Amino acid sequence: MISLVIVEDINEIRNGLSEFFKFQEDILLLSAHNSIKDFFDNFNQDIEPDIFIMDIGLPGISGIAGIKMIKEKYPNSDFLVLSIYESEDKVFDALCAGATGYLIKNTPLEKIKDAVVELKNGGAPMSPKIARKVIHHFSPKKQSNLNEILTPKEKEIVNYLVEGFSYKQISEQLNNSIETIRHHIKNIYKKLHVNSKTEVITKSLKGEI
Amino acid sequence: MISLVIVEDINEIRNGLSEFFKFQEDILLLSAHNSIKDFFDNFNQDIEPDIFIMDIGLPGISGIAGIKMIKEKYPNSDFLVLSIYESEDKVFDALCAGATGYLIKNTPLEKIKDAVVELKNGGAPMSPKIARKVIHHFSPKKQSNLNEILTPKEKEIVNYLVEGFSYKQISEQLNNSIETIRHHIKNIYKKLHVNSKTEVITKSLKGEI
DNA sequence: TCTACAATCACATGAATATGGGATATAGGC
DNA sequence: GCCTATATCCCATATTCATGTGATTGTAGA
Repeated sequence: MISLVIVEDINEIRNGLSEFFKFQEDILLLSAHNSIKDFFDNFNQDIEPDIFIMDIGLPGISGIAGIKMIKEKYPNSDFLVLSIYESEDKVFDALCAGATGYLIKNTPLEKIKDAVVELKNGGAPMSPKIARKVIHHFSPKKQSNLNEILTPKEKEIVNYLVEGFSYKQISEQLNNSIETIRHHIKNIYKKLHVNSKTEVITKSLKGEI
Repeated sequence: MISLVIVEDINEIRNGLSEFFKFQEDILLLSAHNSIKDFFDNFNQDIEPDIFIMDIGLPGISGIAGIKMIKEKYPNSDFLVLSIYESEDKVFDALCAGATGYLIKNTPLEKIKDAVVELKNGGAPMSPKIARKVIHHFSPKKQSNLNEILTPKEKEIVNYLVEGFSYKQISEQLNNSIETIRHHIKNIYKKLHVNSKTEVITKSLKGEI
């Protein structure tokens, strides 16, 4: 029996979900709310809900902030986002807030039910387009031509910079003069169009090199 | 009609997949191979396959390296990994190599077929456990206690450092003396047990702050 | 032979960073 | 009142970084 809370501001959708889920025999619908505030004001039950179906675009406190707030009170609850938003920004905001599922709002009720069950069973249900955006986060970057213009030596030095080595330390590692290191670093800055170690490091850690 | 290539070293599985897919009427099975080398030696068709079903643990060239190599020749092909490996390392290696789907090897044939279709339609099919590991990559980190020991001012200064601001520039932004900025940075280093700007920046970009 | 690139090294200079010492003010707790 | 924490500011010094200038050697290709 999966205990479920719904937070959705559009009446038709919230009522449609409520009517549907209160007749599912493996689901216990605890309550439905039109805002995060309404949830905190009116949810008085002494159990930690298994799953929240959560909209993002809520009045007052957003669904993103709401996930964070609710998760502080109920750290074991899972959040299935049901949203019109398909943009990578929103998707990642929700995931970074702690959501473990994300469906687009036109998903049929039966499939939402399937997602709730999958979520409870340890999966991470996502609409196909959403899954694709999530995967895209890991795909090889196109701008790795930056990496192609650096010589092997220059790449090695970038790696040492990222690890926090000073010029002197790098020179000791590579058995070169510190002047050589400076020379290489100058070339790296020129090729990458940057002017500081920090810029090289952030580019590297962001996967742009 | 989805054009499909299978690369799988275990005979029973490869033959099972082949027998199954050659009778699917919306799938055109182009060929099946037991290694990446076999694919490159024996795939002579003049079309770019839509989808590869790819094992990771192949003899000789691994499936991961194979994805990269094949993707250079066929940049538009999609890769559905079918693997016994469930570890985050392997999953992310595959995704970073360019895979856009990942199923565990005990997935029933019908569901593999569904995944192929979903992949062709722009989704990113994943076994539930795999999706969960992928999502987990985005979840809030537990070690943010480092972030809790910094004062709001110190966090603000960390953000400026990450953005590449010099002490002088930060002092101008905050309307403080540069001495104030140095003082705060000294405290930040002490709290984070580091000795350089680089260490602060890498900790921040790695999500440890 | 010439050019381009990569790698090595040097010198000089100014700016930026890191660290040690110090001071004052405010707020809260004991 | 004392202590701690936070924030502001100062001084001094040494180290590191960034940039400009210059040089040499080796390799590859036209």
